Amino acid sequence: MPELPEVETVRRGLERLIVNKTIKAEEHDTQKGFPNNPEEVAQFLIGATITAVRRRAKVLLIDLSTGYSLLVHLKMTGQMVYVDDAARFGAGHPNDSLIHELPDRSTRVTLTLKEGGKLFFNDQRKFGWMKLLPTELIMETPFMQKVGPEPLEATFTDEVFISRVRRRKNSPIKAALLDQSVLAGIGNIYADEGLWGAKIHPSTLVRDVTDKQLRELRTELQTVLKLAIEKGGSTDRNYVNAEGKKGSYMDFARVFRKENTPCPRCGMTIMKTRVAGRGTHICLHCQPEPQHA
DNA sequence: CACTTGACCTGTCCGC
DNA sequence: TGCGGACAGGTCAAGT
Repeated sequence: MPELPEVETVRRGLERLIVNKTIKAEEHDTQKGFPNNPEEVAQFLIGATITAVRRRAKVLLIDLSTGYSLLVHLKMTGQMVYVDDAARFGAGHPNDSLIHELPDRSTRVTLTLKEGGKLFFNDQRKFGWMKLLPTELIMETPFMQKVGPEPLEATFTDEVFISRVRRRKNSPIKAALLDQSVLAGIGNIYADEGLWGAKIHPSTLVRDVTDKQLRELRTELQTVLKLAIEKGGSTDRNYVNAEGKKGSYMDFARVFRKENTPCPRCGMTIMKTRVAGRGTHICLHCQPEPQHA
């Protein structure tokens, strides 16, 4: 669920809440993957000041004064939540919050800050990970080597999008959008939303999608990603921002999780099906089924 | 090389 | 009520 808008929302929250603060202590459970090297944690994490919080694709990059960075991937159910020492979840905004008390049983890593407050990495399904890495080596990791362009940067032009998507000519267009080496940050929610916006059936093979449709799709993806960031992301089940609060994009979603409701464009009932191994939401009137797929 | 499928996990929901 | 199975969906390894 955390896709580009959710990770970007967390990034913005963390930037506001933890930059210039110093990590005093670290605790973790026995989850594989962290700490990757306890000696590095002692030397380069404990006592480090957080200098910046960046994002590339769906990965958070928390830069430290020691020349190391903490990389975090939330995968499906990961959360990065900052709590100050006086926080009481749900107080005043009971509908905003999914979290009542931290740590809870999904907490994997807890960072205590010298200035007060704690940062929790929670992950119910344990697919997510946290890694400590020298900052200068981030871009040499296999994922960073292969990941595609950021869809909201000015360099992400129609030409760039079309040429990269065309590498997957025999794939359904939805599979191509989910491929992080084609472009960064799209997941199941925004793939469905963008394809509905561009009126393309998700099963259509890339070779059967016209350049004109791909130009519309690029525009739709950018529009929906920007709107989702503005709404603080989508909370389907687990996602919360850096303050433990839900995002509201699901209130604006046109097809995702809207099966059996009317299409906001034509009124036909939205269907749920399966494409590229994923639950997929479509309006068959707006997104006619391709002939050969 | 292009493409698809299964594995990794846990919690929830649905049918019997 | 209990229980098995499907499902949720990001990424990588292994398979065709």
